[in-house]
Amino acid sequence: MPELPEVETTRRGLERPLRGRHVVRVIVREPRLRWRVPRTLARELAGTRIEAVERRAKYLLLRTNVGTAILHLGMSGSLRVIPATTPAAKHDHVDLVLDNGQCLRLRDPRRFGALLWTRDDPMQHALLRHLGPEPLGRGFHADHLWAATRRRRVAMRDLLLNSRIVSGIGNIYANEALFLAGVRPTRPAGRLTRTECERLVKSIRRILERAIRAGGTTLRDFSNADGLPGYFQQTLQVYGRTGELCRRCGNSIKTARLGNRSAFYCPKCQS
DNA sequence: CTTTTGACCTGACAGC
DNA sequence: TGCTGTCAGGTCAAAA
Repeated sequence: MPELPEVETTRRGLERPLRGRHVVRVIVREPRLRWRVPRTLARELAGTRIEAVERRAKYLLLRTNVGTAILHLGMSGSLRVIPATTPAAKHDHVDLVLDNGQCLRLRDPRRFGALLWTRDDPMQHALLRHLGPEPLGRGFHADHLWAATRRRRVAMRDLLLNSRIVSGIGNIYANEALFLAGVRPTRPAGRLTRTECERLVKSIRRILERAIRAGGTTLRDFSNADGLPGYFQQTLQVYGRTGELCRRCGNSIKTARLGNRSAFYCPKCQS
């Protein structure tokens, strides 16, 4: 589910209820996520004070006075702050109980998410160390994309999903940004022109900013920290619209199978 | 090195 | 009402 805009929406919703709060207790009902929740996490996190809620790519970082909890929502994860007395439903795997009677609850039916703990600089953690620039940050620009695409045969859609080149973009926004830039998802990366790289950088920024403003995209089960859906799905131009009409030219939206995942495009608007 | 494939999971949905 | 097959927002590790 969650790509950068959904994770950022979650982060913004968590900041107020979490910052400055103490974690009094940690309940791990199901430790088997993408990686096993460390046995030490409950003990180390209990008693800490949450100083900041940050995001890097699709990771959420809960910075405490002692260390940092690294969270990933995988495909189906969501986080909510609710009264600690709320009965846990199926797939509610972890609670961080706070000092005000509330708790941060992690739900993740598919268990592709992660909850890890480090006392060191989280940016040096093995999962974060090799991440490419933030697409909304200064490190992401046309020069970077140009250099990263040279001599590469991968389809442009797949290059945008490569978190070492640019982080935080998933299948929805890769497809949407490529539509906006007029580039087919199947186009070999090395065949992009300099101008197209410039257009694509702008398109990626625009799409992500719009999606954040809309509170993210809810296709089936994304909800923000207040349990509410996003509404960017109403704005989608190509993703999931196979057979429907292009909002720009009226042509029929097509699907391409790239690897195991669908790519969507308008054959007239994108080349 | 680059690129592809399989793996990890549950749930929703279509079709029989 | 089953049952089976397909698909889903991620991404790592291993194979080619």
